[in-house]
Amino acid sequence: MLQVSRPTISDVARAAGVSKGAVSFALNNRPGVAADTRERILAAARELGWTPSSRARALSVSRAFAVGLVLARKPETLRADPFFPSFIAGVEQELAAHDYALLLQVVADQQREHDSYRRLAHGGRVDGVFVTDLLVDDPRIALLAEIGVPAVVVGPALGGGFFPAVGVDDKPGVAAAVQHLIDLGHTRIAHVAGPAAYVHGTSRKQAWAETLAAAGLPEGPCVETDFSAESGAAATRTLLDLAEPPTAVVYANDVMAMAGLAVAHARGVDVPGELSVVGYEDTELAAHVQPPLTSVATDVVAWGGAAARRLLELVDGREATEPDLESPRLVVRASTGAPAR
Amino acid sequence: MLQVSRPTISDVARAAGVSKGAVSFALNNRPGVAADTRERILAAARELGWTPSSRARALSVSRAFAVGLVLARKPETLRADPFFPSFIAGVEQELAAHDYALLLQVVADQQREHDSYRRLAHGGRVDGVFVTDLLVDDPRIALLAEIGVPAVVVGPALGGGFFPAVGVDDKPGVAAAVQHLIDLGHTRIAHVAGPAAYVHGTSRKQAWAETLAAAGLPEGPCVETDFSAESGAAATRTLLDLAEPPTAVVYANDVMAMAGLAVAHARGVDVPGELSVVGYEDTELAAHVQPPLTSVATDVVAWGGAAARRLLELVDGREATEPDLESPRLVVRASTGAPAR
DNA sequence: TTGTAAGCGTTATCAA
DNA sequence: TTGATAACGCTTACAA
Repeated sequence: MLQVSRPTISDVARAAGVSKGAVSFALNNRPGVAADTRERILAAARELGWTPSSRARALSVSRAFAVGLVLARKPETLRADPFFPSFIAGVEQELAAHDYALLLQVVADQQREHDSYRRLAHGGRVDGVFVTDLLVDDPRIALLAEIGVPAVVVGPALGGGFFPAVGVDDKPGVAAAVQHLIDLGHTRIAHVAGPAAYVHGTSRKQAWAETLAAAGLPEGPCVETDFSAESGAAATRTLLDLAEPPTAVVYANDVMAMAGLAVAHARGVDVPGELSVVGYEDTELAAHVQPPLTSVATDVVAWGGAAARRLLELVDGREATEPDLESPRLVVRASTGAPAR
Repeated sequence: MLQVSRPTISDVARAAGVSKGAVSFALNNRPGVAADTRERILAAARELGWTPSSRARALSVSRAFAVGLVLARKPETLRADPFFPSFIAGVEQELAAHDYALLLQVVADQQREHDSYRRLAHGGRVDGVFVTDLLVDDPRIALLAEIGVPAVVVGPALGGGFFPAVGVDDKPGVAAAVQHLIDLGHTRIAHVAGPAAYVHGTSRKQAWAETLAAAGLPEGPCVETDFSAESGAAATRTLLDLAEPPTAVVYANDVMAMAGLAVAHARGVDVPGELSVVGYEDTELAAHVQPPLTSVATDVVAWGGAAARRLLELVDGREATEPDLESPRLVVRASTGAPAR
């Protein structure tokens, strides 16, 4: 593993018979260096196998060329969530194009999350951060504003935020799901909701309630969960145990919907004959369970790309370009059907 | 967002009436600075809200204080894989304790992956890297050796590697699964394997074959897949269509096993009555499908921690401490039972 | 125990 | 169009 000391810009300058400044200019192809000199410099660089040191560059221009993503999740709940891998893939695509890197931190609780943001931004390791899993009245906003680090909230713009928000609004997707069930003839439509502390947890619930109200239907039963399969199964049992159980359930994610499917199956409740089931996320498995799961699909990769683009714009002080993210769309499969009469 | 310029070490030094060197020594609490002076310095730092610039530190000590993880996966296959979120959570725990950061890159293909490694290491953005999804005769090993960057292979030590390998061997888990089926009385045990190009794909297959051989049973049918639910479903159809279909199938991951469960269900094949099904990974959903899935569980978080520890040791030139990772264990649930006679 | 000064490898300023 | 030279903010010999 013989650490050969890498060539520096001075070595290249010497080899090309020019000054360091000239090398820097040639590399970042900026005007002020003759074409043939530039060529000679680049050749020397290639020859020596020189790559500029990002550390030196970072210090010199006071930039980290990296942005941060802090996930405050327990490993168990993180691994069941297909959102982040896709989101990160989208983020990376955009960052790579600008030679930016993604610094990822996974922390156990909110206290550590705050410490993480503080260390990252304050120590100058990142030029900006993403804020995901936005809470209702999220304390991180004030924290980041105080630190003075550019940030982008990953979620729908709900108006009046201190930081720009980039993301897909859940509401149309949930609304489409509920409307689909209404169109099929359902009148008792339940919701298995995510944690009310999260903005997306509550917004999905709201969309469900509003769509029912708009159709003049009574608000069906709603059970709050923690997004886990376990809690989805429990919620399903609770609903099926009601004196008047729902004929359809809209779940806040696919994992819970699949667990619900299994509960129904175990109890001999036919899906969709006796119970229609809708998920959210359209995970890969959704199309491959029995019956295939109707779900709401979002282009999370594009979302990640848009969020990263906005963050880089913010860091660079550039104007915001309008992200064009398509609305979530309902993917209808066999888990939904007309209610039995 | 008023970027207030942060205080520097000189500001602190001035405020405390000492030299920059003294501040540095006090901060990294090293001997050679009187207790009361140290106290005064730290107080001044606190007062000014000073945090050392990691950029300057990185340049000064020629270290990035970060390690890299490059994932060459398509977003679709990445999001279905619960391994990485858990692994990263484990890695992070260890890194955070040493004030190291994780640089994550997600790239689309192998070419870009190589470029990524090169840029990361050569530009000095990271002090070491993880190599995951090891291929049979993986070209990255030579690449990283040439670059001269410390690396840790994430996977079982298969002997004679250039870089240390840290990870859990799949074999005992698969062997336990096959043995479990043999004990139940199965004699036609199939395998739905992962891609043969991957080391873990082939090693799971080998374990299956060897366990059958050891029991004096014929090698059942084996179908190679790409780890996706889609391919798992297709493989299951292929197996069930055989003139003499297997009575049990060991899948290389849970997602495929669950898709297999659905195929069986759709065809009216009773599980476990007519077909026993075993997954690998023990995802959260495994316990909540119908019937609950027998699967092989690994402590991936601990694995991530061990890999990170080894990488930091390598970076620091410290001796390797022996990681104690527990072997994968078979979690028996209702998807496996005695074969019909 | 403390202060001084020389790096680390870039970019940026300013004469030439 | 070029080439010195000074930052950038820290660590670390080396002197005092």
